[in-house]
Amino acid sequence: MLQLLSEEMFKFGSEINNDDEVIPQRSKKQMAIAERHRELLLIAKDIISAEGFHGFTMDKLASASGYSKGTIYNHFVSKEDVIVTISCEALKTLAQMYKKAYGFEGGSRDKVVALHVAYRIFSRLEPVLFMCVLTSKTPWVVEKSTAENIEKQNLAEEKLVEIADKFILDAIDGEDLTLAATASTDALIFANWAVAFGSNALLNNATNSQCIQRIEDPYSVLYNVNIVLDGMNWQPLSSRRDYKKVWREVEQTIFADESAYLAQIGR
Amino acid sequence: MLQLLSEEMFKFGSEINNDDEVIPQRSKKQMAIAERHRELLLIAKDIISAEGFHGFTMDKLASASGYSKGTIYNHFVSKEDVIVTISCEALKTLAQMYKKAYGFEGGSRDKVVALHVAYRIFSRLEPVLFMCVLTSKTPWVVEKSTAENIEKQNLAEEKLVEIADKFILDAIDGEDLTLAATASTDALIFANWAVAFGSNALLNNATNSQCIQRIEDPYSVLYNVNIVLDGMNWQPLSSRRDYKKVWREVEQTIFADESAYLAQIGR
DNA sequence: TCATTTTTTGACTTTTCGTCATTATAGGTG
DNA sequence: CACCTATAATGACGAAAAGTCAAAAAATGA
Repeated sequence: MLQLLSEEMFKFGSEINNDDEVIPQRSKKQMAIAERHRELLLIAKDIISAEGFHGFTMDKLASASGYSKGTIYNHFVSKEDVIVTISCEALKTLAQMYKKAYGFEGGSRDKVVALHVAYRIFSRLEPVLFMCVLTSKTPWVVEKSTAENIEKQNLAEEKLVEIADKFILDAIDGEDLTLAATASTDALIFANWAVAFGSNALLNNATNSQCIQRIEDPYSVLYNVNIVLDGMNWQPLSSRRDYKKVWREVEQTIFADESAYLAQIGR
Repeated sequence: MLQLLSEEMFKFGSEINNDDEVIPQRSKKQMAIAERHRELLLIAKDIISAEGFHGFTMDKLASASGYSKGTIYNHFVSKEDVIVTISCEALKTLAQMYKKAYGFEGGSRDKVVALHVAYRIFSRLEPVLFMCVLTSKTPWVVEKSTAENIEKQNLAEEKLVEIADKFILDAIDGEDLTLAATASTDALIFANWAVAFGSNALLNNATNSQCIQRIEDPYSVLYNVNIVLDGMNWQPLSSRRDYKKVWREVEQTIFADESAYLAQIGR
């Protein structure tokens, strides 16, 4: 089910329709290898889903895929490398969702809310992918990955930043937001990123401190987002517009399928 | 050097002077075991510092401490358990720093700035401890820890929340901050926590995306904090008070030694 | 068809985790 | 002081998984 979701809805690991990505000329063989690469990532994700990060071993990946260990190691230099690669693909998936959020009909701040809805839905719908992203920020993984792969991950993040930049520039154009002399768009993106990453990382933990459990509110991320956007003086302020309603609208329009699925599985 | 810092300045792993902690009656033998527990954590930290998370093995911990592996496993149920325990102690250390921040002479918002200075200094001064906290939010570690230890970690976090609560209540008392009908103090703490955790986690990564590298500003966390506190309408707003100056003052007064040390090693 | 390059394989080595039967020690008791 | 018991320490061992590599298989091309 989730498998299907990943493949069909999010195109996890696929590289089609990624308009701004350079697709190098490939031989038939290389195509097959690339295809298998994608396949392996999906299988790895499933193993992690079912058996946790510790249950995921290279032997299992080999036998589940039908290929030998040596072939697996032709694709990934280490087990941790698999995690980073999944994280990269996760970020690409997220980029697609951000683009969708950018298409939401509404003011510049509504669109940013849509962006945060996208991030929240992503982290709930694909907790394993989200955890791969989180884990890839951890020395345990970084230490055992190739420099190139870390660089790839940074590029994927940079893509996200580029998209986020559009939200900001639009807002400045539309005069909903003014850039203070001291702040750059990078700084504003960083603030949004930090609060989104922090909120979701803390919320997504199964075991949580009381403080977080006490909140237990589907809109807790929105509260934080509102605080940050109000702090930036991004118009209209949360006192003058009902962003809960916007949040719901986003969920029910552009992310209707995903929301329905989440409601169904009760997460 | 750092070792000395940890032991003397931060009392990492020590349980003395922790006024609100229940200290059970202990026999001489139990005292010795507790003492060794602390010792082992310090050694573990040093191994991680020197050789990374992968370089850290239970065998090394055993031989470096002079005890046998069996004894090490009397203290910790798994390698990951060591990480969680370090994270717990790290949070206790952080709690001490928060208390120090609470003693900063200034308005309620100045004190919160001091709290964030404390968090930032902690994460720079003890990157390994910070990474243990981050890593402990990761399934890789959670999956292999005992429920009790995770609970301990949550309790340590809860202590931090309690301290943070004082900052908020003081501000409400002093009428620098008003609690909206919809928001709880928990929600406000969560917002601060999320932005602090997110900002520091993203900044502390050795390898970073361009966006973050471009910022490269010692006050980047302060910007985010200002945005959040302005968004809460915590008086006085950043437009009416120079919080960079406050940040510097905090660094140069209550955290003078730590700041000097950080400046010296250039981090 | 045959030679050469590329890819795949899975047995093997190495590393490290975690266990447990055995040994040692401390503390109490007659 | 000798002895006894409970508690703790030991390190050899088994198991599991990471990662390697020489040999086999497959693809490519002349």
